Amino acid sequence: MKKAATIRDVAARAGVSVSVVSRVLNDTGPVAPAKRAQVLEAIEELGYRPKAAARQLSQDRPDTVGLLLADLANPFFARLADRVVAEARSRELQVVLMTTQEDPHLEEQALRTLLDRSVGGVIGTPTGHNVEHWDKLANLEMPVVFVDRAIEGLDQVDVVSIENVESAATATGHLLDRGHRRIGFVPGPLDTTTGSERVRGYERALAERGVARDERLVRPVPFRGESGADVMAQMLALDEPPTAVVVANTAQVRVVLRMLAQSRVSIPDDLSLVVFDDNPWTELIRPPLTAVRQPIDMLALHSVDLVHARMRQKLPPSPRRVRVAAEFLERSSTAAPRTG
Amino acid sequence: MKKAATIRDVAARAGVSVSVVSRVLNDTGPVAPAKRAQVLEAIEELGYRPKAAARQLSQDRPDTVGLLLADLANPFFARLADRVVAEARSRELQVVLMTTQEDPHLEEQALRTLLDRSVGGVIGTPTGHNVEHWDKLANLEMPVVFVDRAIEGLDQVDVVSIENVESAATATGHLLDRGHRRIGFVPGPLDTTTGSERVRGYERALAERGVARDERLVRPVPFRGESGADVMAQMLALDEPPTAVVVANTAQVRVVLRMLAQSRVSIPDDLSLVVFDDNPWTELIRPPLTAVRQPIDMLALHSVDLVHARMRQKLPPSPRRVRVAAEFLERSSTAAPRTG
DNA sequence: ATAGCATGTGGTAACGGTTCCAGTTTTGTA
DNA sequence: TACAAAACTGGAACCGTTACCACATGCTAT
Repeated sequence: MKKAATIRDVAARAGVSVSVVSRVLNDTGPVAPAKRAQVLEAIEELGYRPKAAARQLSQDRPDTVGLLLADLANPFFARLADRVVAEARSRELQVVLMTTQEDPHLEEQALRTLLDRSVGGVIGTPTGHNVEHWDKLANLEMPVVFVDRAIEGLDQVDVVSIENVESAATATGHLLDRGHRRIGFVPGPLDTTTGSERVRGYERALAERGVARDERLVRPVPFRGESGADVMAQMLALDEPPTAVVVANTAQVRVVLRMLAQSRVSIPDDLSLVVFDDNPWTELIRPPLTAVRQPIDMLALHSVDLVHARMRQKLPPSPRRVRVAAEFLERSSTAAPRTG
Repeated sequence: MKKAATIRDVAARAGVSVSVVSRVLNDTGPVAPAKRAQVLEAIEELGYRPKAAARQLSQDRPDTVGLLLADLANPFFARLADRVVAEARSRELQVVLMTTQEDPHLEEQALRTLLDRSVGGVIGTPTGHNVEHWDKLANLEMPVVFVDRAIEGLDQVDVVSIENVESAATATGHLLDRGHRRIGFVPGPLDTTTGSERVRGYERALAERGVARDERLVRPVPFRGESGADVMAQMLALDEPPTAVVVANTAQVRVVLRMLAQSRVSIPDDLSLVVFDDNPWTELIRPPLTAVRQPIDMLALHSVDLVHARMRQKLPPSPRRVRVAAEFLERSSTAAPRTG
């Protein structure tokens, strides 16, 4: 790279000291109008841009946040990233992006990198492992915000998520109200909050209607891989198979749909289906899917807000839990169970 | 943030000079085994991590690349980002992510930020505008790689893309071979290479079979917005409407599909359809779509390879153009035209 | 023995900004 | 007209690294 102009070059050209240039740049302290004009002109002529690294070194206020997501190939995280980047821009924050691919080892590696304080805060979707590493980060007083999911046993970190219990209860209730009694539930791993909380919502809905719970109908599966298909197959092979299923594991929705299509299970005739997370393709599928829509823009907004505020120490130290409501969208993949 | 240990703290604790610590860290220059061990121990005990900004300031070799994408809500770019991040990690590069939302103004803003040399190179999908800003970047000798699309009149930058002409010709030829004579073509803007090159491929296929070209059947639309739907409606309203359409504008595929569904156009009975870019949802749609699949992992691999090599000046200055072949996937959205 | 050379080691000047502080000018007011 | 207050300015220390250089050693080859 060509050697670019430095602040000293600008100062020399404008016939002032570097202090003046710096003050013009950051609008800190007074500068005579005439000199300001000269400085501005010099900056323009030289095409000068302050070097981010140098600035970050001297003032201890990084303008960068780390975004550690599970998997960008999943539209949910992709759209989340999109919104986070947009929100960050409006606050003049840079986003450095990393992905875990749901792999604790990759996550650890990423967390290690984050530790070099190249970022002033982190927004992330934890895999569920590496508790001690997240903890180390938080103990360095680096602002950490979990979005969508969280992990237990980690105080000090803020959490932004949807109302998982509520949403799962609504989805389950919707099916119960239509007469379903055997309802399958496929959440993510139970050591993530999205997994355990949604199961709680499912169970609450059942309890409220006095419907008995069947262990075999609740089948947590990892986000990664194809186990959603196996689990569906197992449930459908039961003596008394479910007449409806809630896929509360965003990453497995596609897998489940493909498996059902291949098995020629007709929706909603053979099976009613509610899925977690709506994405633009959901409505193009036949039949259009009844879904819980997560307000991604709100998740992004609050996450960025929180790290940003923490980075400027504008918040009391006690951790925040922001929960936003999700929207239930009834489409055509749910119906009353087939009688007989 | 808590004040973290510096290299001097480590040096003091290990009873050596900072030079030794630095040498241990970067494996530059000799260090006695005993001292190396002490240093390593001190680093461990203090949880020391070298500060990225300081490192970047002294040695002029940033370990960060900028990734400037159009729109992460588009699965194509999302998956591209996913692969780029993965490739970058294996080369120990950080990725800072920005999006243009196809808006030249946002792009300009992003380019301005990039000029502060916080990154050592850029991988991007240009909107088609801001030629002079891209140029300024390249003139700073910052490595720039365009991926997927490029813009004309910009030498000095590397380009990684699929074989656009070939792919469009194949898609068009496939339809011609099935007997279609009036084939609609919906590319992106003609000032991007994806737009103009794919039109060339379309025209070549027509010419090769001696089929006349009809202006009204080639309808470029912006990536952003919903104009894909309008344009489809216009074509279908022609006296002699097309019997097949190639949607060569990845971002508009969804819009077109929704419009066709709403208009109750039956595929492939009323209209055959080939779309550019395959994504995991394409096969879940009824009918499964015939598509041109872009080898996203290859695009990512070569892009990262190129910036990385350029950052280390491992490449002759002349710009490279890497073109990878795309795969044509015949599914069920194409058939012979209805006779009569 | 002694020059020559690899191997280790520590001191210190960059890198390019910001910020504090002490001086100098301008302005305002009695 | 005098003098304090306010506005402005530049020098220099500092942020945390790396890289260059000078200097010790211990060893080998003449």
